Amino acid sequence: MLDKNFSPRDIEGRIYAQWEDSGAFRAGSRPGAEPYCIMIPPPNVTGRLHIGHALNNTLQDILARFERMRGKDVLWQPGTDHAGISTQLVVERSLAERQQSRVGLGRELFLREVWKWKEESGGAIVQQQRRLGASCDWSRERFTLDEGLSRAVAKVFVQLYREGLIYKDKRLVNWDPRLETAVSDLEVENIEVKGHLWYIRYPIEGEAGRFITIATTRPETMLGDVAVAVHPDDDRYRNLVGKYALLPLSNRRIPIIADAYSDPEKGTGAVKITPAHDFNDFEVGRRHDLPLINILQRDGRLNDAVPAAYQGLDRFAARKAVIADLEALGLLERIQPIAHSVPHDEKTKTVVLEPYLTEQWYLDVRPLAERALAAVEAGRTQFVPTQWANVYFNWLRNIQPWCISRQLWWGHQIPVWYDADGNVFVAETEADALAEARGKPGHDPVLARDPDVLDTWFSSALWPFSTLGWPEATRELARYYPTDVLVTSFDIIFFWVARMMMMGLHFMKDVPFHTVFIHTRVLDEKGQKMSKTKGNVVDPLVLIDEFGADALRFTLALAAGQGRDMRIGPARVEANRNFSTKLWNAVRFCEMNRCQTVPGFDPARVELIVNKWIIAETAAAGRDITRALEELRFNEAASAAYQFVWSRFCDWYLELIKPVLGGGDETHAAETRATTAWARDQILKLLHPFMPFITEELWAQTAERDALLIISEWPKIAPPAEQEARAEIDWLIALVSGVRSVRNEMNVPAAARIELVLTGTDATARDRLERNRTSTTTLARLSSISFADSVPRGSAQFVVGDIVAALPLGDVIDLAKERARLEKELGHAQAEIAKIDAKLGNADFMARAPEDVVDEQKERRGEAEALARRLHEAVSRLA
RNA sequence: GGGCGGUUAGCUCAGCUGGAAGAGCACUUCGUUUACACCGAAGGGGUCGGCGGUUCGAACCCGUCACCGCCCACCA
Repeated sequence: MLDKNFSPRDIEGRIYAQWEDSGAFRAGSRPGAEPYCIMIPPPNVTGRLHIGHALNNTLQDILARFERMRGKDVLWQPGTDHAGISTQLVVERSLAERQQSRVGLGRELFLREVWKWKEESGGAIVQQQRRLGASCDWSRERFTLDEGLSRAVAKVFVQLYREGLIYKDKRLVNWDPRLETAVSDLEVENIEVKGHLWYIRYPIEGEAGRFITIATTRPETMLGDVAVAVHPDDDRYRNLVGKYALLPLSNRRIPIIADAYSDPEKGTGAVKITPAHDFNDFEVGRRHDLPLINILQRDGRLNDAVPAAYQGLDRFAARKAVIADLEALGLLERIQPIAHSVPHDEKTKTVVLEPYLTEQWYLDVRPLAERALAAVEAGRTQFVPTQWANVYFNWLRNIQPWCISRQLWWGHQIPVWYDADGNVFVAETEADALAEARGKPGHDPVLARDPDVLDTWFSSALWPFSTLGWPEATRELARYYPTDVLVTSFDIIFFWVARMMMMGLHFMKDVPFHTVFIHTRVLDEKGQKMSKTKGNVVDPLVLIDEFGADALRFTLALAAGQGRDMRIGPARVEANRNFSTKLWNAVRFCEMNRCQTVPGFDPARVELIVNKWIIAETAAAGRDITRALEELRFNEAASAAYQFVWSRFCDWYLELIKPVLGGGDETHAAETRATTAWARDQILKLLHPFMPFITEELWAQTAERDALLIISEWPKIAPPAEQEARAEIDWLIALVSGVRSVRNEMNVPAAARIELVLTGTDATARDRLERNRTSTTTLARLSSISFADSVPRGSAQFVVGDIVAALPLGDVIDLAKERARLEKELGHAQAEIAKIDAKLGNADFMARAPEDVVDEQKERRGEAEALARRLHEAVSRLA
C-alpha cells in the first residue's frame, strides 16, 4: 500500500541510481534507432547549480526523456567548462586566504593548485545536475581542458593560423588592469556611473593668453595626448588648424588638426586626441599619422612616459593629481557633473577597463560569420522563438576581429613557440614545433612557448564536435553531428551560439544544430535579477530539498514561456509539489480499488461511456502534449498534462467511477478497473519527462513491470468514439455543476434530503440521465431524480424537505452563471447608456430600458455568430 | 542613437489560426461523502496600459502615445 504522501527525499537518490545502473542514459544502445542529440551548455567546472541551470537542464531533460520514450537513440552530452577567468579568480581568492599568491607560486605550481581545486570541487555541479534528474550520458562526460578537447583546440588554432585567419596584431584592446589581461569586446560591461566632464585649457603656442579648451572625462590621459582635433567646418576653430597647442603638465607641443571625427555639438567642439588610450582616437591618429604615447603599465599605474611627478601613480590617483595641478595653473575652466557609461569587467563589475595598446592574437571572423549568417538565413538552423535570429544577425553583420589571447594561466596555452631569434612556430605540439625549428639550419632549437592562453569561448565554440571525438573520425561524430536542439539563454547568443555556428560550419562543413531554443531568464519573485550581492538568489537545491526535484522541474517547465522573464519562488514550487501529491494519491486510489494493469487491454473495446470518455480525454491529452513538445512549447505541454490529470482524471473520472466500482455490476466494475489502470499508466508516461522521479516510483509500485518507465514507449492513442463520449460526459458534468451551484445558492444543508425534478427535458437528455443516474445522484448529492412534464419547460424543481423551489435550470442547467452573466450585461449596458448620455445628452437613448439594450446586443451577437458559423462551415468545406 | 520584449484578476502568469476573458496562489462561504486538508464544492474579483482604425465581431490585426525591462552602439 502506498503511503498517504509522497516523500521525494526517500526515493530520488535510489531512482536515479537505478536509471544510471540500467544504462538508460547511455547513447548508442539502440543501433537501429534514429539518433537524437543535445549538447549541454557546459557549466563552469567550479560552479554551483543555480536556478538558471536548473531551468536550462530541465528543458533539455524533458526533450531527452521524451525522445528516448519515442524510441530514439538519445545522446545528451554532458560536461564542464574550465572557465578561464572565473576559475582563476576563485583559486586566486582562496590562495589569498592562505597568504599566497598566483605570482608567488609561479605558473606551474599555480596550475597544479587549480587542477587540485578542480578535482576537489569540480564534481559538485554534475552531482547537482543528477539531483535535478538530468539523464545525461555521464559515461561521455567531457571537460574543456581534457586531453582530447585540448587537441581539438590546438588543431583548430593551427589550421586557422595557416589559413591566415589567426594573426598577431598590436592595437588597442580592452584591458583589465587587475587581472592584467586583455578581454574581448563582449566581455566589457558598460555601466552608467556619475562622473565629471573637465574643461581644460590648452595654451596656443606663440600666442600668449590664447587657449583652446577641450573637455574630457579622463583627464589623466592628457599625458598621452598627441593632438587636438576640431571639425573642418567649425568656424570657431578654423584659424587654429595648423597651429600648435602646448600640452599642459607635459609641455609638449601638439598639432591642432581638422578631422570630421570631432563633433562641434559635443563638449567644446575641440577634442583631445590620445591614440594609445581611446579607440576613436586610435583611428584619428592612424589617419593623421600621429605617434602613439602609451602612459600606462599593465597594472594601470602610470609609466615613465609621463612627467616624473605622476610616474607610478595609479590611474585614479593620477587623475586627482592632474586636476589639482591644472587648477593650480589656472587651466581648469570648469567641471561639469555628468552621468556616463564606463567600461567595467564583466565578472566582478568593479574594475574599470582601459583601452590599452598591446600585441594580441586575433581571429578574423568575418569569413566565418558570413557562412554562419547564411546558414540561419537559409533556415538550416532555426531560432525558437524566431525573433532571436535578428539579434544573431545584427551581431554577425557588424562583427569585429575576435581577440582570442588572454594573459591568464588557466586555459589552453596558445600553441605557438618562439626561438631565440624571434622565429615563430605554430604547431599542434611542442614536438612538432621543435621538429620544424630544427628544420631551419643554424637555428637554436631552444623554444619558448607563448605564455598566453586562449579565450575560454574558443574551446566552447568547438564543443558540438570536439566532445564527439573530433578530430578523430569517430562513430559518434558521424552519428550525432549535426545535433538536434541547442537549449540556451539569450545572453550567450554571441559568446557561444554564434561562435559554435562559425566553427561548426568551418570545420565540420555543417551547422552544429538544427534548432536553437532560447529560453527566458529566471528572476526572483519580485522580478529582480538574482545576484549574490542582493541576496535574493533562489537556490534550486534548497527547493529540491523542500519540495522535490519533480515539483521544481514542473514549475520551471510551466513557467517556460517565450516572451518574458520568469519569476520563480517557493510559492510556485509548492503549488506543483501539491500536484505531485495529487498524482500520488490518484494512483493510491487506483491501488485501493484494485485497478491493475491488464495485459493486452484494448482501449477501443470498452463499453461504458465514462470509460470511453477518459480514453478519449487521455488520447487528446497525449496528442496535445506531444505536439507541444515537438514545437518546444514546454509551458503548454506541462499545462495540458496538469489540467488533464487534475481536472479531468482526478476531479471527474475518479469521482464518476466510484459508484461503478462499488456497484453491483461486476462486468462494468472490471472494465472500469482495467480502464483506470490503463489511464494511470498513460498518465505516468505522459508526465515522466516532466516529473521523472515520482512517475518512475509509481510505475514500479503499481505493477510487475518488464522495464523501467524511462525506457517505456511514449503513448500514441487512437481515440475511440471521441466526440460521442465527450458530448455525453460534458453534458453530465454540466448537469452536476449546475445542481451544485443551485444547492449552494439555496444553502441546502449537506445532510438534507433533496430531490430534483427535471422538466421538459428532451428524450436524449432523459436517456443520458438514466444511464448516469447513479453517478449523478452521488456527485450532485441528490436523494432522487425524477421527471415531470407538468412544470414549464426548461425548469427544475428542487424539493428540500418541505421546501419546493422551482428554478429556471434550463435544458442544460447552468443557472447561476447565466444569471450572473445577464446581470453583468445589464450593468454594462447601464454604464454604457450613462456614458453615451453624458457624452451626447441623448434623451431618446436614456428613455430606453436596459433590458431592451441587452436584447439588442444579444440579437446582434446572434447574427454575428450565425455568420461566423456559416463562415466556418464554408472554410471547412473548402478544406 | 538603433533594436527587441513587456503592460490581461490583489500577486505570478497562460491565452497557438480574431468568435461570449483563463490557471495557480491569495480571498469569501460551505464541507472530515471509501485517494488526497499538500483536499473537495460553490463563489467574489478584469474598460485585457491609453487613444484611434480595420471587422458583423478585437486581449489578439494596423496606427499612435505612455510607462517598465533588456540588448547593441556611442559617451568630449
